[in-house]
Amino acid sequence: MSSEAGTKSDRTRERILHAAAQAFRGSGYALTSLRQIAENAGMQAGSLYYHFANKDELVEAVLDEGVLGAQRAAEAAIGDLPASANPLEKIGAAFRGHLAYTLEEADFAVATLRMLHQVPDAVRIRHLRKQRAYGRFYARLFEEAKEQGLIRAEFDLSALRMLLLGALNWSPEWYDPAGLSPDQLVRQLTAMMESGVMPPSKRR
Amino acid sequence: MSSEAGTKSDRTRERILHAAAQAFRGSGYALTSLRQIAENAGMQAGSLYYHFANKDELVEAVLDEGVLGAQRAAEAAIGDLPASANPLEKIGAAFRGHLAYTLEEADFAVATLRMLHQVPDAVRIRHLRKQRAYGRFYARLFEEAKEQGLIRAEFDLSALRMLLLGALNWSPEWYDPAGLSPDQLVRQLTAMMESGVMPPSKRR
DNA sequence: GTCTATAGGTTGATAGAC
DNA sequence: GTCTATCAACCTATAGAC
Repeated sequence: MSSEAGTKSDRTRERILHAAAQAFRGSGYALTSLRQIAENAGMQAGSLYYHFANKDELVEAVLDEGVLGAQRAAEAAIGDLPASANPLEKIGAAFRGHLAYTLEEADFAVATLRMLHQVPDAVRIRHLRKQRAYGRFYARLFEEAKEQGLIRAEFDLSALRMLLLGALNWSPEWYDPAGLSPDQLVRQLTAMMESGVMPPSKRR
Repeated sequence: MSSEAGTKSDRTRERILHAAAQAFRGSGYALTSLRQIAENAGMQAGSLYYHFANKDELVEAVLDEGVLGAQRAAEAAIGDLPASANPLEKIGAAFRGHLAYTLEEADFAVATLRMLHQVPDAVRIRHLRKQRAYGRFYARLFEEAKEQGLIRAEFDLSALRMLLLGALNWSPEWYDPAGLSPDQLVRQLTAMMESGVMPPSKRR
């Protein structure tokens, strides 16, 4: 990610990041030792310090990639839509990209969700700033949808957005690949969001 | 909870449990030391071992109370409904009780959600059994709703249930008491669930 | 760039006095 | 029932050889 770049040092750094994401995803922040990460990456614990100043810097790199990866996936999915797509369709596409990244590429995104409350305060505060930027990306889409009359006035856009993103963010906790695909899952969510679960005859 | 019972030992045990829930909520499983819990409870670390065999037994008691508390709150909210309430209304009431407990009583419920992936495997496996029992409580309500024609056939009941519970479970991560009340928040979710966000004129 | 060795700190848990 | 004292295990981080 970001750099498939040249130098050996860059490639080793990438290897360490992936090893760390996998380990953090499984055991969380505090329970994952640098020894385990180093073992996953095929080296000794002391060698990590050539690439990262300390554990905090390493975990922050994992957190940031988790959010940036989801955001890139969401924006790419919107880019694949026809230009005529309305804001609700864009939200649906963004959810599709977001969830596919979370459930399939997984390690960075899931580690990020699970570690939010374990990392040191300074790391979390900096990371939340980046996550809020991703939140504003959705906030703009919801505002456009309301302006175009696609969302009824009674809804609180901020609450709606956070509830829906929560449904997506929690899905790694229960998702079973034997059931619906990530795309089918998002379609359940967007169908409910747009028209609700009730048949037309029972709607108020 | 469960025992406001008599003996001094019982009351001390309750005090330790609350101290542990509060500490676990803030710092997670691994980063919360028994010394911190003991300090919260007004005693020394070694004294905890008179009441709990080890850290695992203590954290398991917190986890179980978190789920049982949410379930009790959900069932109580259903009990307050008129007998004529339909299954969708019961689901809404259960959500209301669940979220009020999670956002207001908080420590046990939030600690439980945040520690799921940090606790030792044996503890988590036993706990997930209790959580699945709570899941079946909702599964029955969704099935009744579908049987009564309140949910369209295209919906996957299991996916729908987990998405909606995910929206609730994630809410402690972003909830701001300065905004909507827990009840108003649930009403946003149930309004969307039942009829969707679009105005009637735009629905397909 | 990676290794080995180790310093320095914290933790869960136990033993025994009171 | 609670305290103090302590052990053994583990961790992050550093220093210096290669």
